[in-house]
Amino acid sequence: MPDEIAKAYEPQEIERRWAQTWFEERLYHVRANAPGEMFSIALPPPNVTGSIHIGHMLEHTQIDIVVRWRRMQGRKTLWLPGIDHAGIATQVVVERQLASQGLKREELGREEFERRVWQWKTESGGKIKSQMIRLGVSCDWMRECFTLDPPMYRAVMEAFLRLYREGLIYRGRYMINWCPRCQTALSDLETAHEAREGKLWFIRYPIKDSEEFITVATTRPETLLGDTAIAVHPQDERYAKFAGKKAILPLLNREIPIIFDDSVDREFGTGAVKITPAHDPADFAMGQRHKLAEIDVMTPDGHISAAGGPYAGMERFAAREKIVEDLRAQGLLEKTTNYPLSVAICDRCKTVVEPRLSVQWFCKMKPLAVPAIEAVESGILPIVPENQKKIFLDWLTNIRDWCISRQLWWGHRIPIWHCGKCGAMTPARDSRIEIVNGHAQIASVPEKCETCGSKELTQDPDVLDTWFSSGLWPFSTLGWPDDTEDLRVFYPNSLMISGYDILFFWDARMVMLGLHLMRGKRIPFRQLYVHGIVRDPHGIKMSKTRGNVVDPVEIIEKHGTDALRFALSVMAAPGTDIALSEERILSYRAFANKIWNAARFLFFNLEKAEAAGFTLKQLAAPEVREKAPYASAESLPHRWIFSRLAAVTGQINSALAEFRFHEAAHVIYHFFWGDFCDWYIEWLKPQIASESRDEAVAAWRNLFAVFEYALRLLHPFMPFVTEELWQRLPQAAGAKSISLESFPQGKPDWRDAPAEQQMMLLQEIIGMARNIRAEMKLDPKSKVAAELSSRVEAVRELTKRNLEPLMRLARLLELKIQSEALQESSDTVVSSTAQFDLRIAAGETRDVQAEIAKLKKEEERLKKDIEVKKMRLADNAFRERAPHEIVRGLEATIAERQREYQRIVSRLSELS
RNA sequence: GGGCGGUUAGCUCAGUGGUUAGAGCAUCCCGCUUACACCGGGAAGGUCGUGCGUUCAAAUCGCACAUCGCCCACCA
Repeated sequence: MPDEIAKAYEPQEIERRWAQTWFEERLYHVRANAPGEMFSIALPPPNVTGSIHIGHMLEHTQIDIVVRWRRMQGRKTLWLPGIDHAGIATQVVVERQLASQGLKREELGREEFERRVWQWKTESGGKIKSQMIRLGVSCDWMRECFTLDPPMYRAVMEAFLRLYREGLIYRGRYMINWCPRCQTALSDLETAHEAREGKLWFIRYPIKDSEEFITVATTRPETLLGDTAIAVHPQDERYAKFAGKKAILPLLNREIPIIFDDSVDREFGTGAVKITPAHDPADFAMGQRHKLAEIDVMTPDGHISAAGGPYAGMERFAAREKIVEDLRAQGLLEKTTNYPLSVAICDRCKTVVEPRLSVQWFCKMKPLAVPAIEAVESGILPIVPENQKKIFLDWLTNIRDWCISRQLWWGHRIPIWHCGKCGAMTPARDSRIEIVNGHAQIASVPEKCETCGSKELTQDPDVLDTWFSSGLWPFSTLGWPDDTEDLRVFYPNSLMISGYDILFFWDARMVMLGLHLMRGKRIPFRQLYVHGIVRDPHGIKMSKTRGNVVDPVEIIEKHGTDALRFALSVMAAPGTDIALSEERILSYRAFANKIWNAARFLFFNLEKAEAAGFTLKQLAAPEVREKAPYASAESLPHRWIFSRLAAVTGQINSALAEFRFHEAAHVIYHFFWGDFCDWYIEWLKPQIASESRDEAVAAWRNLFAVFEYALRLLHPFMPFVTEELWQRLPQAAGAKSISLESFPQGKPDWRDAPAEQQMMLLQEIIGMARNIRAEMKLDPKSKVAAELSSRVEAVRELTKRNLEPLMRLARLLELKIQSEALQESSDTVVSSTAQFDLRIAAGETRDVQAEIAKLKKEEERLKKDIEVKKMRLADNAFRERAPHEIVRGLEATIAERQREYQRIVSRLSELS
């Protein structure tokens, strides 16, 4: 097996192979009746139209880390994957495709259009799934869901019908956001606001039977066509004289009343406002109060309607220009000023949204929001990070009813029938569905009108907002409304991980709908972790128009999934966005390579060991690793590495429990690269080739044990390279994958504070020697003589016992150990700490001037430092109020600094 | 208008009361020491946005300001 281990880690082939294996062997399928404590999480379903982008990658990485970690901890772990039908997005894609053939959906008819969308879904909708498989996400593909599949369609029908019967879903004529391009209603959330430079037009409305005008200010002059009043504040004496008067609507010459309403802001514009109840939410409310007519002057596609008289048929913005022009021509345009606007635009297509009066379906939110607020406030549903909690609660507290109907054909059709005779509505009898042309459709169509008995029924043409079905995701995917075993076992989900960008769209609605619909009013998940978004290397949001999007698939092909995953995790501090750069990914690709090469070292040298009569099994079989650590004659490095291992394991486990992915990744990175590779392996190099069989065997066994243990710690972060290497180690019969092995818990009895302290001291000595060598520019090839002096016997003993590694790693010719202080001379350099002095023969090469400069700088720094600290110590308040150990610590530090200072002063005097 | 977050090394970011503030990359010097040049060794680099306060002690807590960004919002 060591035969063909490549020199550099090449992830592509290896990743493809393992991704395929994990998928094909259904490694992450879990049965509800399996034993053990469960852990469940649902994948936020990506849009069927999408392909993997970097945001998915971050989310999937974080979920996969948690899921692999929990699974390795022995939990019965379910990660349930699925795809969202993405109403508007998908419909737009197919409509575009049709348009390229010169077709419109209206020409095809609803049934044929739906067939075409399904066809598109079958052909192109699988992309994201295959990409996810390639990324190695460890979800249970046997349970994959699609929001329009029969079981989920039924869940949506059931939820709708229940809420409808309870009166929480209602139909009515209200002001909604209308996208003239998508030609559908949108919820408030689906509109974004964009700051734009707009204008304020001051328009004169002549007063009937008078020479006077009343001037109003507006940002949307075209809505003038639908004006049915002018409003002023009742206490505004400027306009009191117009009481009972009528104004003449310019251009159309319609008489409209002048009304008085408290809601008018006297300070704004002229203090008089034109009222267009059919095209503005505030005006609509005022229209209701004053029983004003509602004149809809716009067509669904954003043109002026017949009600617009001479302007009928004009595009809305062209009409605006024409109207302004005509007003100016008639002398009715008093003035125009610049005015910054916040324009509502369609989240999906960026078209300016029209507020429009229209009959739509709504869901009452207040009653649903109250329990959700309680769940979060009481801590039953913790939200991490904490600051998202306030945002979540604020939104729920100020929630408004949700417009859930969409004038689309792709989605869950509203199960309500309208009577052609009496106009009453009749719901489907129940949520049962049937399969027509291979797809779900409501089955229990009502036979006659509930109200008048007429059989003249037609189903409501609208479909539901995609987010309505997504809101049921945590239970619709588990078989609800049936009382399935899956639902009993895996609901509530243990956790939800999603981005803050869909906190309201999705998370809040899942919480509300889960609490309302599930038996026992149970929350959909026990914990909500909200992650940030991935930005470009300069922290700027990625967008296609900016051209700064990175394609994760490209990165993966270039540097490997593990490298990208690790970069994302090490940067994923809770509550922060990520500025991702290729350099950063490269450095974690280097980390994967480092892991690979550590393995290469073990396997490569094992060949030599095998020649000496060892076998891999003797040294690295699971039952051998199990018994580690193995002590040897000089056991310090072993005691140390296992102590570090225990510490690091504890840190990783607690960091992961709190979603501090960056901390966990950081810890394992430095353990592996620093402790294991730079120190442990280097330290043991002579031992593994030792003449002493016992010493060699112990070293080998510990090396393999630590290595395999580290692979398991690393596996959630870097699943591929760890799987590949783990498979090359001897494993128990039937062991299939590292991902099914146990995650280390950390053995408290491995902790060994003295070993860590001693090792730290030795590292310090080596570091100091290396420092002197480098500073003095000593030839790296030549070894030099050194002396170490310490008044502490334990230090002298320690160095004596570890003479070989000390001399080797510091490249010393010899190391004399003594207790008397060391003097500096013209051809030596001394450096010291509180515990020891180290003198190295620097020979001719030393640069005395540079050394003096450096010492002076150091002297200055110490002098200042000691001064500050002494003052601090002299402060009575400090001595009295600070904890004892802080005071004592400060005293010790001052003493130490003073010794260092003395040393430097005397060295300076020696040198000059 | 309301709310939230950032401002720490050249860049991108961690750190969130305690003694000499960290990482990755970039920079400089030295090294192809037979696991790894995707490497090894060393170094340099920061008055932690500004001001005031709380505290024995502040990058860390509070207030104000500056500045950048995000979210929410029916200011015509």
